[in-house]
Amino acid sequence: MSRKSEQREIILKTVKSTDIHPDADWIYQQVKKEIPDISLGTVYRNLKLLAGKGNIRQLDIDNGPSHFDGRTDLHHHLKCIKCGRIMDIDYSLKSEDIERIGKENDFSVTEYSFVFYGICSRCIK
Amino acid sequence: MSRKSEQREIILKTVKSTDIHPDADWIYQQVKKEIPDISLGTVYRNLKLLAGKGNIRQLDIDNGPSHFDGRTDLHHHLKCIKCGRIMDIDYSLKSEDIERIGKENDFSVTEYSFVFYGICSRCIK
DNA sequence: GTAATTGCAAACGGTTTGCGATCTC
DNA sequence: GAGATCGCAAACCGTTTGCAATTAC
Repeated sequence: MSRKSEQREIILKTVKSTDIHPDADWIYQQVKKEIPDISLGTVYRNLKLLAGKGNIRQLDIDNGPSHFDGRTDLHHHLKCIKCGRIMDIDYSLKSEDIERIGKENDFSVTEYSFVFYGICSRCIK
Repeated sequence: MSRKSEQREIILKTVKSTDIHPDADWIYQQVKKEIPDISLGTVYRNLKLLAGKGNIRQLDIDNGPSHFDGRTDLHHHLKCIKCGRIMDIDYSLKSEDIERIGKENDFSVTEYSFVFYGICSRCIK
């Protein structure tokens, strides 16, 4: 199965160490400081593997590159339309609401992902 | 500003005519039936222009190509994780909830987009 | 020793863009 | 006739993949 590699460990540590929801290239730049000859392909391969195992989450908000989230518990996101910053939000629906939404639409809901757009506190000033 | 063109009119009509949330290539194939020598570039250019004007909406759910939505009123989406189908859902939050979420996070919410994942009625059988 | 993982570079898919020709106003 | 739009093709960007060498177990 999945062996251990220094590359993967440092990639995981890097994603977990920040809440800025970085993209692959940012992670690549960070990891390069510790492993100068790591390749971007390795970063992509490991991000995919880690997301598949549930160690990190992949966020696809709008177009552009995917972002990665070290938090894997149920939460959602705010995105500032001015600066592009993505922030965590601890909002969730009541399970009875989820159930009702499923029933009303003849759909079995297993997950949900909310994105709120607007202006963040830094940009509003 | 923006002049009228047959290409743009037919692209708009095509997006409005369906609820399957097609991607650019599907729209291209449809429009080609009416304008055989239209180019894919023209389709992309017009989809972007129409989305910018608010005549259609661009959906970026997961990775992969953008999807386009002829509905521009407030609504959200269900995505079947088996067949990939994207469906409309007429769910919305109470404005007091939106306001509370904004206050709690020091963020001025202007829009929000929800995606529910799960199994659709066709796939559950 | 076997198979997972790597760095490298080429390829991929979706989208954008520069161009000269053609339309719309 | 000015400038928006077109078709075409090349370029772009984020991501994936084939390969031979290396590493973990």
